Amino acid sequence: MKTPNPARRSERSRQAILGAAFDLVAESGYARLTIEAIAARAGVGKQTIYRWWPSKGAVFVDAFLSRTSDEEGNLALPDTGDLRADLRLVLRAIVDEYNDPGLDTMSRALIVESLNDPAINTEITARIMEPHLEATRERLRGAQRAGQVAEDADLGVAVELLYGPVYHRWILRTAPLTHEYADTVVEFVLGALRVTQAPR
Amino acid sequence: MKTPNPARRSERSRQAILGAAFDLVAESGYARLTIEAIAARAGVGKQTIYRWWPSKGAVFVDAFLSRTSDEEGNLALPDTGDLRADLRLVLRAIVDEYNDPGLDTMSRALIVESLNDPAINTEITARIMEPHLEATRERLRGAQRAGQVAEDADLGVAVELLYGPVYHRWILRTAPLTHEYADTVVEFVLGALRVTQAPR
Amino acid sequence: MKTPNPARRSERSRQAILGAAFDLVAESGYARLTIEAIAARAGVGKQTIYRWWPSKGAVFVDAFLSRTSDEEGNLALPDTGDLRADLRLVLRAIVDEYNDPGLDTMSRALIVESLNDPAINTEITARIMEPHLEATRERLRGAQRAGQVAEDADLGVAVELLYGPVYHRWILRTAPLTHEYADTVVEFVLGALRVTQAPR
Amino acid sequence: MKTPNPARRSERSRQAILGAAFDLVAESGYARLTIEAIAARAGVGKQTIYRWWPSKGAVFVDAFLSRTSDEEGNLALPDTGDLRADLRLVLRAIVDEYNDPGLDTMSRALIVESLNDPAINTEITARIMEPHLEATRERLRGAQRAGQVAEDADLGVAVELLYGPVYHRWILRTAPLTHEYADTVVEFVLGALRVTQAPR
DNA sequence: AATTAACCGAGACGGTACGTCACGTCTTTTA
DNA sequence: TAAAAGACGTGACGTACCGTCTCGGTTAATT
Repeated sequence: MKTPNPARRSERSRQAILGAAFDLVAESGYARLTIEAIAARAGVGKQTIYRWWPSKGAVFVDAFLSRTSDEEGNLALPDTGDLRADLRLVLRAIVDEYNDPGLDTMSRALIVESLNDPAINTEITARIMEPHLEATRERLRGAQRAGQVAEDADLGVAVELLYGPVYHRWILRTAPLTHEYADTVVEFVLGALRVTQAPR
Repeated sequence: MKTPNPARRSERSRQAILGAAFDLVAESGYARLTIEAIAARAGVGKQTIYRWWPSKGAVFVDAFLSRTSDEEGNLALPDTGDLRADLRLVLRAIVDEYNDPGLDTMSRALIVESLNDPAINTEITARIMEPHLEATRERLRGAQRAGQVAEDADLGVAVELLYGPVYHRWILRTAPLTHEYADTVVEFVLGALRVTQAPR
Repeated sequence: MKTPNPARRSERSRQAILGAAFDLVAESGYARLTIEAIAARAGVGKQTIYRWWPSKGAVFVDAFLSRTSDEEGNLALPDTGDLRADLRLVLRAIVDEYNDPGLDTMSRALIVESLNDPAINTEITARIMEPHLEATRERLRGAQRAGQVAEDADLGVAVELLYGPVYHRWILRTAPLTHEYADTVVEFVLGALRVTQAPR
Repeated sequence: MKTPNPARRSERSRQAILGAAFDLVAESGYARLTIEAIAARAGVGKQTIYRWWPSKGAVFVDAFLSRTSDEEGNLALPDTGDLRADLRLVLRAIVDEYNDPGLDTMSRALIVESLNDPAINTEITARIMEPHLEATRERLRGAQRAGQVAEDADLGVAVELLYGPVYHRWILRTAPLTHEYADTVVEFVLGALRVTQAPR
């Protein structure tokens, strides 16, 4: 097993592969994605894919990231000073994303790969979820500094309190994801953050 | 397309198939589960599987349920009158389940199938998740009647506030799932439930 | 590795595979023959070929035999009493076969496979060459009984003396294979066998 | 299409390639010989092979010749005056060569390439077989001049009568190649040539 | 009790995709 | 500017499973 030399890598092929993978998932869903189809669509040999990616899932994660990373330059949450308004805004936006059929399909595919492959799980968490969570934590930190949030509140858990319910409902489809729902979650979270002490 | 007659179904084969499916997932993971392997292990013709189940995922869901349904007769949460203690108990139990390698593997497999196949999603939600959520909702309703929880609190969302964060952390593996973490979430939820008013 | 059950074998597929293999060699030569092409042309899954034949060469040998075995019912050489005439006839016929482009291609392919694969060599020798050599030996035995051939002549070597030169020239293409050449070889062989009759 | 300049050719690479090709065939047989393996073993770029040889077979023929040409400076047959003895000597030597596993493998590989590729067939015939046949023809010519062989005997065919049977038996493996067999063939040939000397 | 329909095990079949190998071409870097 | 190194598009390999389709051979339930 040789390790290929990245300096000699064909950028043209890389782009074509990522583009083909992304488009194929958009058209037929992730379950029907095959390496052969990616190679055919990209006009590329299968070996070129196997040379640079360890699995189909890894290709797709890369494809997803290269398509979405452009816009996500600024992950920072708005800080209008009104925490309630800012959180509503971001949670409603997330609800909208999950309600977009295209993004919904992609995101579910990402979760599936993440569940099947620890390496991909690590990458997705690090490159997609963590930055997002950190941006939200940062916003809460600001509110904490402004005295709007209890000083001893664990903000790492707080962001999960915010996103977890939406995530849970999205994956399990237990009920529709609406703006109203987002607002309700925000109210609960705001209530939780005003708690100043935890026994024991 | 014939519809087979359930009366003539071989119970022996049904058991063998479910057992084989369960064991194979336990041994090699859900991703490596194949119909052929189930049939071979169960000493059964492939057609017998295709006759009674629409997909590999459906077999596995059945297998999972038939193995776990024994114990789950009593889903009701304890009601000691101490809501904090009761919620901690149940959330710590869930954390323990997710930390059990066997159950972890099975549960992730269930989620994967659920994400890939709407029919299975419906079944899993209805047969596994909903009963559990409802039991928790029932416990909160009791607390609400006892005046420990704000009267206007949306308990459907409240249970998601409780389980969502754990679920989020479990799937994404953003951080370890500990009893301490469970307790922290419970504190937040208790704080949220004491909020008596929601603006707008 | 399971051994398949010949009773369940599809005769239709077998025929289609042999036909496709034969036609493909006739069209493009043996070097360009592939299992994939045979499967595609025969409308058959590749596995069906791998299930019943150990190699591409084995398929081709079978194909060749099933196409030629019809005519070869009577391998016996003519016995007009005139050994010279009979041997000329058979050696000229062989020269004609080697000069037929189709048969030439097929026969060279057979030799190549025979050289590469001992199992195929055994089969070709036993099923194609030996019967032919034996028929010729039988004719010489008759002549020996009739006193036209020296009593102590080793007829097994004699038939090689007859066919070997033609074979040598055919494979190495050292010179053209003509009827005249065949006749010359026959004369030498008759001389070697101490046959005293005058030529022409 | 550039024609490379032979003056700039690397002698070191040429030697390494021929050596690698020869050794690889000796180790694993001709069927498993690949250009990639030759290049790797020789520490040479694949292009260097493609630049100077038209095919894998051509490399091997060159490799074979460069390994064997050293010894074959003198192809001339012995001429002791005793034709029987001289022919026995040369035919027994050939039988010995075919019975040597290494030479057997190489020679079969040569025949395979010769059958597959007319260009190689021409080269092998001209550079290996023809010189040998001509040397034998020359010996027979001497015998003819000495009155030991019929004046009108076609010596071109006569040498095929000598080598053809051995060749036939070697390729088809119809029976073992022994010295006794060689002697028997010689006797037949001497008979065919009307040589009158008594055997032994 | 004999008949008959179904389910059953077994596994061959036409397919699709896998991941690998080697081909012959092409490009970059080194000497 | 040939040579080494090796990435590339291509195509075939042999394997794993898919879901469908016969085959006998048990079972039931019906005659």
